[in-house]
Amino acid sequence: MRWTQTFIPTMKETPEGAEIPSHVLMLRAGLINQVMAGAYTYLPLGLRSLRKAERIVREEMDAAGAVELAMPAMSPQHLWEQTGRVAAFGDVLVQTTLRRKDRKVSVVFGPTHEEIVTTLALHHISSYRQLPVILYQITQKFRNEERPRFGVLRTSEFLMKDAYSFNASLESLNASYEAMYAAYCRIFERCGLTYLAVEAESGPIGGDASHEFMAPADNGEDTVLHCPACGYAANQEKAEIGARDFVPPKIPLHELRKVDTPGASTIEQVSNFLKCKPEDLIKTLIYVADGRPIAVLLRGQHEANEGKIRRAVGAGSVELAPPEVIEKVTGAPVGFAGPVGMKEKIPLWADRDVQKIINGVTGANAAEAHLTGVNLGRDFTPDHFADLRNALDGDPCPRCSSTLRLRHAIEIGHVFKLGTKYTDALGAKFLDANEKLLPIIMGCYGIGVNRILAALIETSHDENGILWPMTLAPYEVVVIPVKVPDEKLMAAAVKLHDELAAQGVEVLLDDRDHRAGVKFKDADLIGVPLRIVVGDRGLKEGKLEAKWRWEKDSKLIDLAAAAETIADQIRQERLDNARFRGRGKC
RNA sequence: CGGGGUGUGGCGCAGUCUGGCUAGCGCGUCUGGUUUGGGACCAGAAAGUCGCCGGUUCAAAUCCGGCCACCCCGACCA
Repeated sequence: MRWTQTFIPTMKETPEGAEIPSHVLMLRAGLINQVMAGAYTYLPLGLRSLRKAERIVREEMDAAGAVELAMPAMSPQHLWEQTGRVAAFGDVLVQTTLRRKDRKVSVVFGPTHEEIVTTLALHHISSYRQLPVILYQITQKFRNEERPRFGVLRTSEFLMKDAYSFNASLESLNASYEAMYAAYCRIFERCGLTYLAVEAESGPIGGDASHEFMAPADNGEDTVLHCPACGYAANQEKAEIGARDFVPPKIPLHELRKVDTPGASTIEQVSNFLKCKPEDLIKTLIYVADGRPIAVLLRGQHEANEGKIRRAVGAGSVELAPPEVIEKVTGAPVGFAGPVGMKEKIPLWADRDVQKIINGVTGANAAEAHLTGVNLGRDFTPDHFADLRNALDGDPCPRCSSTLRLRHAIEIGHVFKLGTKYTDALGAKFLDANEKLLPIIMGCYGIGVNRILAALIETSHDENGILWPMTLAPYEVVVIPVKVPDEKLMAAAVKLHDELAAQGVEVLLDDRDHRAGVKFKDADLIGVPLRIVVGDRGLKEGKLEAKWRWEKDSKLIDLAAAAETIADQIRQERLDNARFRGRGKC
């Protein structure tokens, strides 16, 4: 392809509003163009990379035994009502009404396709002999994100690979899950991404029923905890905290005192007012668990983890209590709850770290007042201790004796054992070998294809532009004739281009009549892995100059065998991204 | 949905507080010339309803009111 024939609108300056590297570079390199908040046109270069990611996903899905189909973006709203997901998605669901003569049809633009694929199973799967089967598609999904942001990372329309397994037994589900998990590892590997498979909230099945594939990146919206020593990794919702050994220091216990704290109700206000540290405060949160109030005690600097609370309490639902419940239970306005002298006797659940607080500070269950010198055992005794808070950087690993590291990450994939949620709701059953009618067991497996590109750029760029791995690069080689008006030089460049193309190499010929510097800058910006410079200096000696985007120095190659040499190197790099992976280490 | 910010040729910005000549600058684009290995130089040119609507005024990019769009932080995220 000649540069002058295609459409690559690069920009020297960063458009207003783009902040994170992937967004800035995708715009500057002419990969995408914004249409509105959360909607982008993929320009020729961006589309080429997107298609490459898509192709890798497709190849690995096929290799893992999944079969491709294509479901429509539009589906009838009643399907989504049957599964309760019109309410569950709320405003995120894109809905519209179609007029068809005198009728009106309510339709949903699919944010995902469980309802549709399960209905398909309902129609066509009735016997265990048809199972297992894994169906997948790679299609546009629609979600009305309340706040689209970070360029292509969070948009209202995006390309997603969604796969669904239909299984007759849990063992079969586990096998499908393992197959998808392994395929995901190969996909992200081939895309040149560094990733973690982290444990995530597992829903109805429990156990190891859900993993998120995360690309660690400073600008990621998700938070994961990772133990470099043993490899334990989980998202912050799920991450357990290991044993916290604690020897109580031998310091004298203060007397319990009630002090006025006018206007101070938050942790920050109270610790400022009383000149103590947040970790000395016993944060007391009133939750309603399955309709009953409970108190959750945490150290001041910690955040409650509602999932952990729900599991510890064994409740179906847990939410922060409304003000009137808090006032009724504590006898005080919101902000002054404490475990000592609460008006009503409700279960006290304490996070394990509360045991470390000596001479603590807590709400007095009275307006504008706190207690100081509060001590566990003497002044209050929790009914239960449990792990109730979000894990933090430096917390003990739950699997080994090391400590957890907190990292931000971009979620690029998710595998999930769904169970029978949708087959129950829609009545998709099969007859097993014993002639018993059972709901089909499902798994679902998603990959955000656009996010593969964003995550790659986010973690693979330098001050000049993108560093693509060969497997995702929009073009594999860029040939730059240094002087376009020089006919001999140009002829050599065209010949190389044609020979490379004939060998199946994706080659871009920068035939623009610009100064060399301009073309070098653009080549770096769009990140083509291999750059071949055709210049008069080298040409005199029958040489071309080859430079890998991520390496510092260029090498001379013989003009005579150039196409062969380059094609061989490209083919090798396509296989394993080995040079790319070694970037920066030479 | 709460808080903050921005809107001026294709892109990045100045001008707005303190109303007043023909609305500037850099990049890009076009023409001619000189150049040609890391975003060249000279000369010239095209390109703007100053986000939209209304108001105040002799006069509005500038002041007032309303609306819209975009961005950032937070909340939310099957």
